[in-house]
Amino acid sequence: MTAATIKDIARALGLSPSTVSRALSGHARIPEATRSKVRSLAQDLGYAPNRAAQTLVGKRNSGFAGLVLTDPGYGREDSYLGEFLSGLGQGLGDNGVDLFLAAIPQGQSELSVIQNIVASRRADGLILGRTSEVDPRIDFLMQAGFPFVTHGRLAAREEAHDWVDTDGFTAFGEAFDMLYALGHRQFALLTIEEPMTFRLHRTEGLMQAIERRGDPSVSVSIVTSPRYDNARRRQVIHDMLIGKPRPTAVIAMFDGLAMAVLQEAENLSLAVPESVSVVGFDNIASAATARPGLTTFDSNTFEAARDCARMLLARIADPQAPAAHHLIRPKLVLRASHGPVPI
Amino acid sequence: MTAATIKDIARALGLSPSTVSRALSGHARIPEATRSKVRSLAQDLGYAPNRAAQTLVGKRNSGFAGLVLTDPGYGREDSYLGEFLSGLGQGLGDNGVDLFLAAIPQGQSELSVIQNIVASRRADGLILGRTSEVDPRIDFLMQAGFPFVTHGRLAAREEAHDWVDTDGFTAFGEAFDMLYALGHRQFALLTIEEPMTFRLHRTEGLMQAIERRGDPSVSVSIVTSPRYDNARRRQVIHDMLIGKPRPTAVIAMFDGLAMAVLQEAENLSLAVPESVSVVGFDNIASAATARPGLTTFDSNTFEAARDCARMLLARIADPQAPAAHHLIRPKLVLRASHGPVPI
DNA sequence: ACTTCTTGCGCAATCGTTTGCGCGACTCAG
DNA sequence: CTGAGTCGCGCAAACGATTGCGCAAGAAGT
Repeated sequence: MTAATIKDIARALGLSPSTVSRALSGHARIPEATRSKVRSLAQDLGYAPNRAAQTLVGKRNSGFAGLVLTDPGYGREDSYLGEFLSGLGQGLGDNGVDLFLAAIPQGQSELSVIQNIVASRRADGLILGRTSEVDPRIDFLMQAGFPFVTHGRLAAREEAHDWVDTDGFTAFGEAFDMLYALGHRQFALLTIEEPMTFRLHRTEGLMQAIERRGDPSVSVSIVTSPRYDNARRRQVIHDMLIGKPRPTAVIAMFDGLAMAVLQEAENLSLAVPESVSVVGFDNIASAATARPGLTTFDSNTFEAARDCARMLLARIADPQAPAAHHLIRPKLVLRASHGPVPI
Repeated sequence: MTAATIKDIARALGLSPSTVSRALSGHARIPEATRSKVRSLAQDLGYAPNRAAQTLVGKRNSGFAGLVLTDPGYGREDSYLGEFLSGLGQGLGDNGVDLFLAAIPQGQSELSVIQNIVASRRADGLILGRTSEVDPRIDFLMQAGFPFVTHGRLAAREEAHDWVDTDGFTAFGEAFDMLYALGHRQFALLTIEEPMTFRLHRTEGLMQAIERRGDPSVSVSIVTSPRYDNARRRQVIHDMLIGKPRPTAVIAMFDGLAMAVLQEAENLSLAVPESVSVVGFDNIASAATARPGLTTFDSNTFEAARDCARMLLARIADPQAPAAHHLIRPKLVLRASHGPVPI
C-alpha cells in the first residue's frame, strides 16, 4: 500500500506527470478544468509530494530546521528545552518547515554532528543554543555559509550573524541596583565553570553596575559551581553562605543555582530573605512554588525561541540579507527571596 | 560552495560513481587499494551521502522518527516535553535516526498532520504521546501499516500495537492504600476533562483499590479541572477543598494539578499535611522544591521515552514482529505533603 | 593454446519531482 | 487564406545515490 505519486495521478487522468505537477503547483498555463480534476484526484488519493524527491531537484529544501540536542549538564528536569521547543514550533508555524533534532552519538562532538548535517543536507538551517565565548560551531557555519541563528550573542562578533539574546547584562545591573538600594554591600555571584556567553554578559552587567555606583564599601565574591557533581556543588554553596565576608545578597547565574542556594540556606537555618537575599534568573516553574518564592528575571525562553525560528526562516529565504539581532529585555519578577540588608 | 557529491569523488579519482558508491559501502568486489583511496578522499572532502537521494532510491529510509508537538494545555512550563525528548534522543542513539518534530499549523488537526507525514514519507515511524481512549491517530496508523509507538496504552486494544506506559493503575491503588493506612476515608480525586488513557487507568486503579478494601466508610468525590481556564481551575479546587464531605486526602491526576492544590490550600490557610494530604503523580522538578515537598510518584518520563524510541527502531527494522509492550512501574516518592488523617 | 573463471569496474536504469523547450492545434487579424 | 500568436500539454534532462548486468582483461585450469 505504497502512497500515491504524481505518476499515478497522471496515468489515471491520461495526462503526463509534468502537467500534473504544474496543475498542483498552479504555476503554468493549465486550464481550470484540468487543474480541478487533478486537484480533486490528488485529494482523494491522499497525495502529498515526496519530500525526498522535492529536495533532490532542489526546488524545495529539505524542509527542516535543525537543532542539536546537548546535555545541559545541570539536570534535564528544568523546563528550558520544552519551552524552547514550543517556541520554535510556534515560530516555524505553517511555513512547511519542520524541526529536526539531532542527538549526539557517543564519542562524537557537537561540531562533527553539525558538519555531518551540513554535508548531508539534512537541514536548511540550524539553531544553536548555549553559545560559548569561543564557539567553533559558529566559526564552521559562518565559513560554510550555512544559515543559522544563535540563542545567545557573542561579545566579539556582535554583528556577524543572526542572533536572539536575553539581555542579562542589563538585568544583572538592575539586580545589583535593587539590592544596593535595599542596603546590601556584601555580594556573592554564583556562577558556572563553562564559558557560556550568557555568563560573560551577566557578569559584566553586574560588574559595570558596581563600578558605576562607585561605592568602595561594595564587595563581590565570585563563586563557581561545578557542573556535574551535586555534592560538591552543595559544598561550594555552603562555604559561600558562611564565608568570611558573609554575603548578604546572592545573585545566581540562573534559577537552577538559586534554588540550590535556597535549599542550602534552609539546611543552614539561614532565613531567606531575613539573613540573606537570593536572586535568580530565568523564572523557571519551580521559582514560583518554592518557599520563599524566588525573586528572579523572566527570561521568556518561549519568545526567544519563537524569534530564533522566525529569524532563521528569513535567513533561509534571503541568505544575503544583513544580519538580524533581537535583544529581549527580561522582566524582574519580585517574589519573597529578597529583602533589606540584615542589621 | 556546495557540498561534495559522489560524482566529485569519482571525477577526481578517474572512477565511476558506481565504483565510488561500492567502495564506500564496502559491499562489492573492490580492491583494498581503490577502497582506501576513495575513503580518504571522501574524508578530506567532508563527503556525506545526500539523505534525500538515498531516501529516494529506497535504500535508506528518511532517517527520521517523527513526533507531533501538541499543546499540553496545562502550561508548557512543566518539564515533560524536555524530559521526553532527552529520552528519545538517548533511545535513538547512534542509529543514524534523527528526531523530527512537526508543529500543528493553525486550523489543522493533529490527525491531518500525521496523514501528511505518512503520505510525504517525511518519517519512517511516529511516536505518539497523550493517547486518548478513542484515538483516531492510532486507527489511521494501524490501517496504513505505518510504524508507530504510543506512550500510553489503550484499554481496549492492549495487544494491537507497540506501546510504553507508566503503570498509573497500580500507582493510584498504592496511593489509596497508603492514605487509607494513615486513616483517611474522605478522598477527592482531582482529574481532567480530556479522555486521556492515563486518566482512565489511574482512576480505575483508585476505584478498584477502594472496592478491594470493601470499607463502606470510604468516599471519593471526583472533581474535574478545566483545561485552559486558570481562574476557574482555582475556583474548582477551592470548592473541592471546602466541600461538604471535606476531603482529608486529595489525589491529583498529575503534579501540575497537585501544585495548584498546594497553592490553593495555602490561600485557604489549610495546613498541608495537617489538615489535608496531597499526592501527585510524575515527580516534576517543582515537586521537590515546593513547601511542603510534594509526595508523588516518579513516572520516569526519560526512561519511557527512551524505550519508545528503541521500540520504534525495532518496529521499523522488522514491521512483522509481534507487538511489544513495556509497562513501567512508577516509584512512590515520599515527601511532606501527606500525613495521618486529622482528628 | 583454448576454454572457463575471476576480478575490477563502468553502463544505464531507477526512485519522484520539477522545469526548459518545443510541438501541434487552435484562434484571430489582415 | 495565411502568418503570427496563444494555448495545452508532453518530452527529456536533471538532482545524487544505488544496483543488476555485463564487458574486458587477466588468471587458472586442461
